[in-house]
Parts: sequence; structure tokens; C-alpha cells
Amino acid sequence: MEVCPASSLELTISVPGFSSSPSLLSSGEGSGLMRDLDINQVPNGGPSRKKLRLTKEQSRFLEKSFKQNHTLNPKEKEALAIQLRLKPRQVEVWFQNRRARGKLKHTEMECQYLKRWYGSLTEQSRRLQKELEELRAMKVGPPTMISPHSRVPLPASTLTMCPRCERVTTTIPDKGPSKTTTTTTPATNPATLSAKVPILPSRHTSTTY
DNA sequence: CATGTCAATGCGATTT
DNA sequence: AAATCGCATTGACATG
Repeated sequence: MEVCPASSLELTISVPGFSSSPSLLSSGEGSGLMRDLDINQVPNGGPSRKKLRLTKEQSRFLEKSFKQNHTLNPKEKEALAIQLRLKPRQVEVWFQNRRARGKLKHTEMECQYLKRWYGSLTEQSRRLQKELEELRAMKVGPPTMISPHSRVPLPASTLTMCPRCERVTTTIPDKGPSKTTTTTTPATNPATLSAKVPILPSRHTSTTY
């Protein structure tokens, strides 16, 4: 159950040309467009929730402590709240939202990275396809080999995808008894591929949200 | 006025 | 049971 914010929260509202947080904000924050006003001072807060805007100073301070630690223990929360003249709940909410924002930023970057990766894979696929066609065109007479399973002649250079292990198996003609060599080409997972695919676009993923 | 930002709310899950 | 979290969402306000 939530407490009615209009009646209990120590809110501040952005108002040009006014400041109300003398503890940390005493040094004139004159450059900013927004100043803050305690909403508690607004007579009859009413049921509609008013928009709080933290001061630059408050945000800066919260950001600073967020850099040190992304979560708060109750003591830190209390201390921050006192220092910034906010309710502990407000500090808590700020940290929650801040974590969410960081995560959003992170997933956006991941998304961009995957897009680039997809692009380069598409390009690579296109190149390999072309190369394959050229190699096939160059081929003079199709040397045959016998399938180990069916004993039916197979064309040379057959690429097949094993549905179970998702590996590409290259069937190549060999002297003596027929042989299939498995070229390790596991598909999918970017995490594993990133170490193997040299054309992977560089990744500027920052974990510092 | 459409859109973006961000503090705040509500709720379910988890932890202590 | 209370505290805390993540997540989705809301609503006030700013901005182009």
C-alpha cells in the first residue's frame, strides 16, 4: 500500500528563479534554468500529483554516489536523504530509476552492436556465397565419392548442416576410403563467435551505466 | 500539439 | 512481515 504522495512526500517543484535547498545548494546555482520549490509549501497539494524536479546539485550528488555504488544500504540512503533534503523514499526511487536508465542505455547499445554484427554477417555471407559460386564455376569435372551411409556417389565439396550439433560438415574427396571432415563452425551465439569471427565490428559497450 | 524525460506509483518476486 | 528490488506504467512538465 502506498502513502498518498500529495500529503506526505516532501516534494520540490521546478520553478524558474527560486531555490529551496540551502544545505547543499547554497552556492548559487544561477546558471541553471530550473530552480526548485518545496511543493509542501503549495497550499492544498490536491489529489493530482505534482511534478518534482531535482535540482542540478541534487542530481549531481546522487549521480556521484551512484558511481560509487549502484545500490544503497538503509544508512547510506538515510544519510543521502538528509544531506539532500529529500525523503529516503525519494532517494531510493532515484536509484531505482537510475539503474533502469542505465540498463536501458546498455540494451540500446547492445541492440546497435547486434545490428552492426548482423550487417557484417550478411556481408560475409554474401561474399562467401559469391566465392562458392566462383569455385563451382571453376570446377572442371565433378569428382565423385561414395557416401559412407548410402554408398551412393556424392558430388565433391558438399556443405551440409548437421541439424543436431549445428555444425557445417564439409564432405571432401579423399584418397582411399571416403572420409568426411567436420569444420567446426558453430552458428549463432555472439558471445562465442566474437572470439572467432575477425570481422566482428568493434564494440563500445560500457557497463558503467 | 506530439514527443521525450523523469519522478512517482503499483505490483509481484525475493530476501532477511 | 517488512524491506527492497525490478519492471511496467502513469502523469507532470519541457521542448521542438
